[in-house]
Formats: sequence, structure tokens, C-alpha cells
Amino acid sequence: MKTRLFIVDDHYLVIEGIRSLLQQEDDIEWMGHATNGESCLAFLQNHEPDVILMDISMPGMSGIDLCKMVKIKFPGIRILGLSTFDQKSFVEKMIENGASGYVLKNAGKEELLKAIMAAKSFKSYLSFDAAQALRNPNDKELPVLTRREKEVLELIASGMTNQEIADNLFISSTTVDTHRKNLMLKFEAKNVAAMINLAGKGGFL
Amino acid sequence: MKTRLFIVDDHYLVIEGIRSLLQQEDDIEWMGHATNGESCLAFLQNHEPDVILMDISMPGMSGIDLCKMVKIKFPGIRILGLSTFDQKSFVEKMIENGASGYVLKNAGKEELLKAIMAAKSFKSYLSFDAAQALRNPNDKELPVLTRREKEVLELIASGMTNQEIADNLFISSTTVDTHRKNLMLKFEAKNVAAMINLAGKGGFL
DNA sequence: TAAACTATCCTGTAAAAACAGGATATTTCA
DNA sequence: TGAAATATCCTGTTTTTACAGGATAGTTTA
Repeated sequence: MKTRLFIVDDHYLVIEGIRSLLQQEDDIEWMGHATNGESCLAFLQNHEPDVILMDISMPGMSGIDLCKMVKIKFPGIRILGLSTFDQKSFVEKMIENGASGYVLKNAGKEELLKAIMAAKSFKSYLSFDAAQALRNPNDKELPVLTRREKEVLELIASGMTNQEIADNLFISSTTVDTHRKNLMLKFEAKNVAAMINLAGKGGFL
Repeated sequence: MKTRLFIVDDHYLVIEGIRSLLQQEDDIEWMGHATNGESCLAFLQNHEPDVILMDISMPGMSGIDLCKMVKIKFPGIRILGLSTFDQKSFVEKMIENGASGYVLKNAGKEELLKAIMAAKSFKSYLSFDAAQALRNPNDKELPVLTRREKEVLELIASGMTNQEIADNLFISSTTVDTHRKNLMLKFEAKNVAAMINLAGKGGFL
């Protein structure tokens, strides 16, 4: 039986490229594509692919969130993360959210096929660099932030002072300061500069 | 006569995808690919393609720098920027450095072909979003930083205080402060947090 | 070559963040 | 339900940045 494949990626050229690449494969049935999380969920109302190839960085809903939602609503669908980033935390988040594997965009066709076939038969597959990233203890985990902390973080990054943030959120400036302290603890950063840098690289901004 | 095409991109899947996509096109001759700037320059020692498709974000030499170098050494080669970023400053930099056009990865096959054909006949082509970006006055230009300013910027982002940076670079802390002031002026940022955020998004970190 | 840019250094003040060490409601979830 | 997590608030002190307003020597480049 053919593997029914669906792909979610905001880069149309990547979609067309992969489609063209897999067209000659007889055991893969191309079901279609979406360029964002919302259309993907809409598609799944009426169709059930075996495997979804999912970019993790997309405008709007991230692949990480999308993966979680799809897995809750449709536990039978296998998901493969497809990304340019080999950051440990991203790979981990996808696996935690139920993905069957993770393939980097600098992998080759063979690796992609291997991952799809593994997913199809309920096995998991990590591309070399992704597995490497997981093994790397230097690469710190991304901290888990609360909703409020994320709000404060973004306002800090926008250049506001504690007082301005306080006015903006209708809370006391000392509360903002507490959130700031907790953010720095979670990021293990010495000062804002380091924190904003880490937050940016971690995809929070 | 066929258009001899070469591609530079650090994502192998993108290369294979585009190759597969353009394989059926009779008027395009696929010359090969490189996954970084250095290999591209090495290839050009012995070969001369008509058009190079060039990713702008690559490990090591950026597409922007590579474009400049290729254009100096081989003015006859036309270069097309190929990227996920539709930031005004990136598009501008590529055009300034002699690129014939700029195509976003969320463009379709048709657009890519149009751009290649335009470049082939010494015309220029911008994909819709790239042209849109150029017209957008909100999107600020990236500041031009001196070598020293870049050094200081990175040390600030790493979490060092002015005194620590001073010790690191063997200069006075007041000098570091001056660089800091100039950096903030150039980024038009109110404080470090905003500056690091902008610097990160602008690709300086 | 003269103007523009770059890198270096200085003094001083005001504002903000970092650090320490609390407290208390409310929500979440096992 | 009861512990854990979250969000809120407070008083201090010390360190660091932000801002103002300089100066000087070397290096590019038009």
C-alpha cells in the first residue's frame, strides 16, 4: 500500500522541489500541501494522510505547536519535522510533541525517503545532524516560559523600560522586575543583552 | 542556446528539489551545485555558468559577500539571490553587489523560471515579495558597522559589561562606551535590549 | 590634499537594571 | 484537595547603562 504524504511548509519552492523529487517514487502518494498550520488542520478535517512532513518555522502557528495539535486530534498520523535548524531544543520539542522523526533540509533524498518509510511503519528516524544535536550537551535546553513572561520578554526586546512595561500591562514596575529576574534565571543570562540574544536565537522573538 | 545554471545553497534538499523541478526544462543546462561559497569559487575556476542561483544565508561566506566576489572576478556571470528572507536590506545589498534579481523561496516554479530567463538575457527580475519589500519604507535599512563596532556588539550580546569588553579588547572602558553609544545611534535603539533584538534580526549575531 | 570616517580617550550626572530577600493571592493540575 | 506553579507586590543597595558634551590621532577616499 502506498504511503499517503502531506507536506506543510511556507516555502513554495521547497514544496514543489520535494514533490518533484518524490514523484518518481511508486510507493508514495502525494496528497497535497499547505503553507501554514491553519490550512493543514482544515485539510485534515476531510483527509487522513499517513505521514505529514512539517516545517517547524512558519509564520503564524509554528510547526512545534501544529505537531502537538495534530497528534492530539489525529494520533494515527505520523509527523516528520523538516527544518533548517539543528538546534537540540527544536528537535526535542518535536519529539516530545509526538513527531516520529526529524530531517534537516541539508539531508539528501535518500535520508528523506528513509525517514518517510520509517514513519510509515511506526518507527522513528532522526537525520544525522539532528541525532548529533541531541547528543550535544553544550547546546542548552530552551527554558519554559509562562505566558506573562513571554509578554514581558517581548516588551523588553522592544526597548521598553520596566516602568513602561508596567504601564502597558497595568501591573506594578516591581512585578515587571520580578518577571525580568525570573527570565534571566531561566535563560541563565548575566544581563539583558545576553538574554535577548539567547531569546532571539531560541525563537522567542 | 541553453542557459547554463549553477546553484549555491547549503540545503541539499533545496538543491535536489530545484534540480528535479528544472530537469524537464529543455533550455536549462544543470551545471552542478555547491553548498558553500568557497566551493562555488573553486568551481568557477574551470567553469563559467550563465546564471548562478545563490542562497544568501549560508554558513561561512554569506551570499551577499559571495555575490560581490563573483561579480568582481567574473562580471559576465548573472546572479540571482534565492532566499527565505524578504528583508529590504538583504534585497538591496544583493542588488548593490551586482545581482540580477532576487527570488523568494515561497515563489513558485514559474517565477523562478521567469527570473532565470530574465537574468540570461541580461535583464533583472525581482519576485513579487522582494519588490514589495523594496517599496516598504517602514523596513529600516541595516546600519553599516565598522569592524570594531561589530566586535563590541558581539561581546555585548555575549553578556559582557563595558569593563569586561574593555579588558578583552585591551582598550579603555570609556572607549567601549563610545562604541556602544554609536551602535545605539546606528540602530536607532533606545537601549541594549532593543539593539540586540534588532541586531539579531538583522543577522549581525 | 582636505574632508570624512574611525578609533581612541576623558568627566560627570541621571536613570535604569541587577542583586538580595522577602510576602501573598490565585491558578493549575496530579 | 493540597502541593506546585504563577503572578502579583514590597524595600533596600550596588552596579551598570544612558545621556551630555567634549578631545585627539590615525586612516580612508573623493
